[in-house]
This record gives sequence, C-alpha cells and structure tokens, in this order.
Amino acid sequence: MKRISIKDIARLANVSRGTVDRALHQRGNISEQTRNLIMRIAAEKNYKPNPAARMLVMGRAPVSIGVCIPKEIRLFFDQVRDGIMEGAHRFESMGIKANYSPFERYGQGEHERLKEMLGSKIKALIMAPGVDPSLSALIGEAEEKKIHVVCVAGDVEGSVRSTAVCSDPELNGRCAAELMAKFVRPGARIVIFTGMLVHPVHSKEVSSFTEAFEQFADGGKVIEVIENHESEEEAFQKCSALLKRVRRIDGMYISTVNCLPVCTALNAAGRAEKVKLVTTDVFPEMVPWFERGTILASVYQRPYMQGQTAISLVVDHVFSGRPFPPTCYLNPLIVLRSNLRMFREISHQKTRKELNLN
Amino acid sequence: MKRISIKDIARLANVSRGTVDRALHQRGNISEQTRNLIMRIAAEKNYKPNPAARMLVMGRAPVSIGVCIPKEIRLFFDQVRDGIMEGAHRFESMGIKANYSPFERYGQGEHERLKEMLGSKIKALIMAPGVDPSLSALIGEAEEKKIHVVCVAGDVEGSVRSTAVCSDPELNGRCAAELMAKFVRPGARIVIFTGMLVHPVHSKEVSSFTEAFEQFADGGKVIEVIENHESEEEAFQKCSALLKRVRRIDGMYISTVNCLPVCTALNAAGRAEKVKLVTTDVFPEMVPWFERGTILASVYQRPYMQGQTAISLVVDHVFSGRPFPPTCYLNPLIVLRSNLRMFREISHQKTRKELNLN
DNA sequence: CTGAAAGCGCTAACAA
DNA sequence: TTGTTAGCGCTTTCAG
Repeated sequence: MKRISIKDIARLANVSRGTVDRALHQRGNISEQTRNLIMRIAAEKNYKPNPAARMLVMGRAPVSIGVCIPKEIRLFFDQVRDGIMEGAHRFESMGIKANYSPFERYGQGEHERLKEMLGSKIKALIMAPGVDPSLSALIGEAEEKKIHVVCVAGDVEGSVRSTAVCSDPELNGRCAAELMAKFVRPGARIVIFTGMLVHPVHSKEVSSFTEAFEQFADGGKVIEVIENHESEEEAFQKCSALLKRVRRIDGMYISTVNCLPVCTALNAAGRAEKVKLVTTDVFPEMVPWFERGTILASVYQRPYMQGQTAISLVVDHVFSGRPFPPTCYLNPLIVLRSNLRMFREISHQKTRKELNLN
Repeated sequence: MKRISIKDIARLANVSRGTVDRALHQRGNISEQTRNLIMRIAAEKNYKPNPAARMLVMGRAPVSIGVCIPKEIRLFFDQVRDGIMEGAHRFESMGIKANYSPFERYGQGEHERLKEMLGSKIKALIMAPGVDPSLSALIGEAEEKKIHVVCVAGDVEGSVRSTAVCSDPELNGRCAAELMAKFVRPGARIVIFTGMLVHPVHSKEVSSFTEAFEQFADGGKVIEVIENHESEEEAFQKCSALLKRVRRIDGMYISTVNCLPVCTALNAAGRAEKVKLVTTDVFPEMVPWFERGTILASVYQRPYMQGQTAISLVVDHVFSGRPFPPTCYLNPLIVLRSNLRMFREISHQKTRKELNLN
C-alpha cells in the first residue's frame, strides 16, 4: 500500500493542506471538529510525514548523532568507532552526521563529555557505558530531552536508554565453555582469568562458563577463577604463581582482552604447548599464540558490527520510525587459526571489502 | 559559509539548472567545455547536493534493483531473500526498490527470468548463479547495458559481474577441518560428504578440508569422499552402505546443506553417538542432532548477511559512487549448541532484534 | 477558523 | 547541446 501524504488526507477530509498541517501539529486555529476528523483519517491511513520533504522545507538541519566512547582498549573501541563512523557515513546523503567525541578512558572525562553532548543539538547519543553510577541519571536526562540513548559494547541496567547493542556475556561464556569442553580430555581442569568480578559482564561470563563447562565436559571442572583487574602486571604475576602452585591445568578461559600476560607466563613456565586457551576478542599480538596452538579459539564480540548496528538502529528509528528493540545481542564470531586473517584487527590490507569482515 | 545549490552554480556559470544537473551527474549531452566550467565552480564552491531534496524527488522515480535467486533450498535462499528485501526496505525513502523475481530452482526458469530482468528498467541485478554455462554471456549483456550484476551466494568465474558476495569455500573447508581436528582423537579417520565435485565450490571445500585436516590433526586423515548430488535418497543409501563397509569412522564433514540423511543413517546404524559431524549451515531439523551431540559444529555461510551486503554494495555504489570490491567474502559463523538459538533460521521469535542475528 | 499559493533543492521530461 | 518547467511533500504566509 502506498504511503499517504498530507494532500491525500486533505482530499479525504475535504479541507486544504494547510488545515491538515495545523491539525497534525496542533498549531491551534482550528475547530475541534475538523481536527478530530483529520486525526482520525491520519491514524486510519497510517499517515507518516515524509522526512525528506520536512527537512527540505525546514532548511538544512542535518540529524546529528553524538558518539561518546573511550579512546581505545586494545583496538576494541577503535573498531566500534570505525563501525559507527563508517556506518554513519553511508547515510551522509540522507543528512546523518556523527559527532565523535571520545573520552580518555573509563572514569576519565566520561561524565564531562556526556554532559557536553547533552547540551548540543543531537538527536541521538551512542555511548559505551562504563560502571559510573551516575550514568543512569545522565541517560534519564538525555531521554527526557528526547535524545535517544543507545548503549554500545555494554549496557546500563535499570536505565531508560532506548536500546543497547552488545554481546551477550552469558552466551559468550557458554560458547567458550562448549568449545573448551571439546578441546580438552575428559576430567579436564580449567582456570578462568577475568577482569573484575564486580563487573556484571565478567561475573556473568564466569558463571555461565563454569556452569556450561561442567555440563559439556566429561567430568571436567573449573578449579580456579582469577581476577586480573585489567592489569598486565597483575595478570602475569598471578598466572606465574598459579603455574607454580598447580601442576595440572588443561585449559584456561580468559574472559577479558588482557590475554597476553597469560600467554607469556605460560611460555616462561614451558607450558605453552600444554595448556589450551580460549580467549576473548582478537588483536595482532595474539597471532603468534594462535600459530603455536596455545590459543585454540577466541570468542569475538564484533566491535565493528556493534558500531554499525548502533547506527543502523538510530537511522531506522529516525527515518522510518522503527521502534528500538529492548536489547540487541550479537551472535559472537569464533576466531580460529584458519579465519584469523579475516578479522579487521588482523588484516589491514584493503584488498577485500572490509564492511563485512566481522 | 552558506551551502551552495544547483541554482547558484547555474547563475555563476550562466547556464540553466538542467545543464548543471547534467554536468554534475555525467548524464552526457553536454559539451566538454560547459561541463568543465561547471565542475570547476562546483568544486571551488564545495558544492554538496542537498540530500533531502534528492530523496524527495527520487521518491517518485525509484531506482529498481532486480533480484533473481532460486525459491529456496532448505531455507538458505529464503534468508538471502530476506536479507536483500529488508536491506532494500531501509532505503525505500531514498527511492530504492527491489524487484524480487525468483525462479523455481537452478536450471529451471533461471535463464528466462534473467532474460526478462535484462529487459526491464533496472539499475542493478542481484543474482544467485548456478552452473549454467550461459550465465557468463548474460552477465556480459547486462553490464553492457549498464546494469551492474552482483552475484550472491556464489560467483561466475571469468564473468564481468561487478562483484560477488559469498563465503569463501576454501575458508569454510579449513575452518571445518580445524574444528574437526580438535574434536577427534589422534589418528582419526574422516569421511567427507559433498554435493557434486564438478561444482567448483564443493571441490574447493573438499580439497581444502582435506589438506587442512591433515595439517591440523595429529595423524588423522580423510579416508573417503562421497558425492550425494543433493539427493536425500542417494545420501542416505551411500551413507548406510559406507557404515556397513567401514567399521571405524571418527568424524564426517558434510559440505552441503543435505545433512539429515547422514544423521538418520548414522542413527539407524546405532552410531549417532560415535561419529562426530561438522556440517554446513543450519535449519530447524538439525536441532535435535545438535542436542544429541551428533553434530558438533556447523559452518554457517550467513545467507541473510550475504543478501544485506549485496544490497549495501549496490546502494553505496548508486548513491555514493563507491566502487565495487572485486569479491566480497564473508567470514563464516560457527554454529554450536550454545548459540543455536541465535540464528534466524532457528529462532523465529522476534523478541530480539533480528537484523543482526547472523 | 480555513484556503490558496509560494517555495525549499533537485530531477526528469519535454521544448527549443 | 541547452533551457524550461512541473512537480516530489511539506511548512508558512497571506488572504479570505
């Protein structure tokens, strides 16, 4: 069915286009009666104003989208940013503009940038939330001002954000567990390395890995969970100590991007060929560990695609009025030695189309 | 500085708006001289077309894109179609229209539909190529007429198609081999089931699996390759015969979507728990075999994403003049029991955003 | 209170 | 080869 226009409504209601406009936009100067009639017809015929026409007559008012994410963590947020910016670029000709305004890192400049963004003329705000407890209030403030907040690479539970695009930590944990279970011998003993258990994402990954591993593996179990607080130093020390303390470890699941210290500690202890690793995400320094067979697989959270998706959701909403889904979880990709070169983080050669390498 | 419009350029160049339009869009029918003048002014004044105005006017003369794919093979082409049509839908307001004109199946109505499409007013043609040797000529004919041909879910080697979006058969084979190698014991004996070895896709999958498996697996090898010619009957018979003939098989790689007959044959022979399967793609009837642990993993070719990508490439080309990449290979997704429910083919609940389940 | 008409920047059909 | 013109759907102004 064709899209209906103001002119059509005017004809149907036997009034002029001006009258319809007044009714639709409650500009007053209109009788209750005609207004009702017009509104009824509009609703019935499912009238949607044509955004292009509106923009045209309203004069250049490009739709700005604020982008507030940290500068980079091991390439992850670089990818998110690329996804957002390249995604936005595709809609440039539709008048979409992304305002990239990063902050240094979580807890540093985050709040200020966000505040700043709220003052500017944006239609939507894409943000990567940390754990700052004030976020929920800021989000409320934004939505209050009709700025749609889309969380990316995380979520703020209990907030009124329009939607969140992220990977599902429980799914990541389960996939990692399933793979690990198939890689190790029966009765295997596994250690988990994670960032901080106070972080809900990490704690979910850990608990769902543990649960799933014990379900999938034949008698295997998780013997220890170690927090590294995202510190390379700490991770290395703790891993080294662990290797001295425990003589039999069959595998390790590293639920944070901080996996290199573990690899080097394993290597230093001469156990790099013995302990099987399942990691998270991917970056160039991991390649040799894949090649040696230390890292068997990695659960990739598709940062680029998360960025692209966030933009898509905003654009679809703004232009087509498509409602935001409550949450948008992406299916993880599994990184293997075979497909390593297909990931944007690894292959920077532009010979292949990059839009979809993730 | 205010934004400059076509009218301004026309005034500056002492020509009419129509002429400026022709110059800017290389529509021909214009003298080299005036064109140069206009282009110079446009560049100088940094002219950018007004997206709203363009959208508005494009709304009435939609850009048609032909879509010529088979009706369905185990949901695969349904997904491709959804990807294309939903992708196109997002650009509806920019005047993009997809003309879905499917054929019954490969070799049946394919040529006719294609011919038909060539006669219609389309700007691009998205097609899923079979093995018809006349395709190359048809593609040549289309490109001759300035109809960009984008192959999806396959390619026509040696043709002048603008680009192809597909999964890389060699990569699929290698990923399958790597997983298989990690799932089975040392010295494992593997059988490959495929469609038809005359098909280059299948033969590449088979050979790269074989090669990679022998590299990854500790002494394992591929002991047999069986063609099923996409027939369920044939697959079942051959698999049953095989199981009688060979007592020890550790795993099977099924490089075609036709995996159910193999599962049932295994089951009938009481070996469903013994032989480990790595399959291709996913559809609802496979679920129980995942749950029983017969199918350990599947290499998913992302049909929906292939469709979306094809449309994206066309749209980006038409609107932004972005050149087509020579070929666009998608990184495969690995289907596991854990993430089974995340695939569009399996989960039809729309609670989660579906755009990205692939 | 309502209608008529101008015009946003662009494209395409037709005239010259 | 170029110019002219009629809209696309909407807002806004000015007359009734």
